[in-house]
Amino acid sequence: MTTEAPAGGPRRTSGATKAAILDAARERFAADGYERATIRAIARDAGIDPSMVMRYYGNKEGLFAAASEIDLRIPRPETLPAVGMGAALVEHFLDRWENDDVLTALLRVGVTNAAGAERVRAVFTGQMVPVVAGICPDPEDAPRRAALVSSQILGMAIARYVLRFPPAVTMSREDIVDWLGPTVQRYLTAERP
Amino acid sequence: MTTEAPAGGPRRTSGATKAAILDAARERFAADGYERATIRAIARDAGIDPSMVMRYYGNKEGLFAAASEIDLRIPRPETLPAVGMGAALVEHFLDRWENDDVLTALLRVGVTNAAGAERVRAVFTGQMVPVVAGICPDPEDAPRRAALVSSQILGMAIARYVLRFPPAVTMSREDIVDWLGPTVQRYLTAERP
DNA sequence: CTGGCATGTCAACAACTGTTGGCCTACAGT
DNA sequence: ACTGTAGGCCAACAGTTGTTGACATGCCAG
Repeated sequence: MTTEAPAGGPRRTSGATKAAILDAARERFAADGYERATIRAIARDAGIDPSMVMRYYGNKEGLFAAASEIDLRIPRPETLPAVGMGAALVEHFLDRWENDDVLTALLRVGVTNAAGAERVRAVFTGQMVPVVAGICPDPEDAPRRAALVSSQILGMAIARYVLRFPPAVTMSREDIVDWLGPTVQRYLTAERP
Repeated sequence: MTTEAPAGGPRRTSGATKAAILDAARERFAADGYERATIRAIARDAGIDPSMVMRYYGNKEGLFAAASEIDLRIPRPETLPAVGMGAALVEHFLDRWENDDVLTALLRVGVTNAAGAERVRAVFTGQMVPVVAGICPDPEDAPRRAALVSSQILGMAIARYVLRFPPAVTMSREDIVDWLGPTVQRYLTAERP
């Protein structure tokens, strides 16, 4: 997709090319993982020469860092239905996962690559923990609760979108929400068992 | 580890070498994932020439197939405490994950490699589903329940052993069992929500 | 003693990778 | 018209990878 060039730029504005590279990179990283997503393939998808990738992002690691910037967009606790927060969160993440390649890309790379794992941890600490801290009754326990919630959500994402267990793929959104919702709700708010 | 050679073999029995290769391969696949685990490194670990790997396993895919043969050793339902099956299962998998590199290897490769994913699905279908079918009240729903159970167990394994979320690593075995046990129990036996 | 087979090494191939530097070319400002 | 510069391409490098075939060597059977 070459975006429209507002009259008067050079052949293409550098920003447009950088964006095209990022798009292609996200798709490739999501589909192939870090090692098999080659710079050459990404450049081909973006319709430019591999050396341009280096010009704009320095090296492959830099490209991945840029391509894996991610915002989970977890809704603020106040906007969630008090009683069905678990279900609402599950629903949110199903949406997120189905509409954004970056989540799968980050997960794939996080599992294979040490730097990728560090990045996933940063997202977890920076975005998941704070939200859980705003929900759970004992904020000092938020990290543990966040880890539990994440384990269930990550697990379902892997089963459904990465490993593609047939029953997990076939299951309807509603079924998943109905089954996982209570689990997440319990991890968020239940007394320590 | 060169195993003892019963008097009268050639320099080394082929079985011993094959086993040494498998050990090294499991370790490397677990540590590095499929792409970065090179045949050369595996051969070096096993103390032999890379070409021997090809001789015995044909190619890298064949080596991985052999190295990722896995038995989850899920206990038969009859031997489980009727009331705490969920907790017992969680405990079993924690043990399994901590004592066998192959699980991590299979998971890592399953997430990056299409053939690896197929293999994980086979293990799931062949070993998880039957056990769940022997436990849950409605056997025709076993695949779905098995997927749910797997999602939670896989998710915790990834958070704790692969991504190493600090809270998931710090958590004690007992805490994990206490939190996940009821979840798994519900996935196994609860009425459909 | 001699042959044959199993176990193993060595060196090389062809493909592919990330990365680099030099060159081209169209546009904007003068 | 001229030139500087930003956007882009080309060709090549150096390293690594999976994989292959030719060759060495120890052991047992005859």
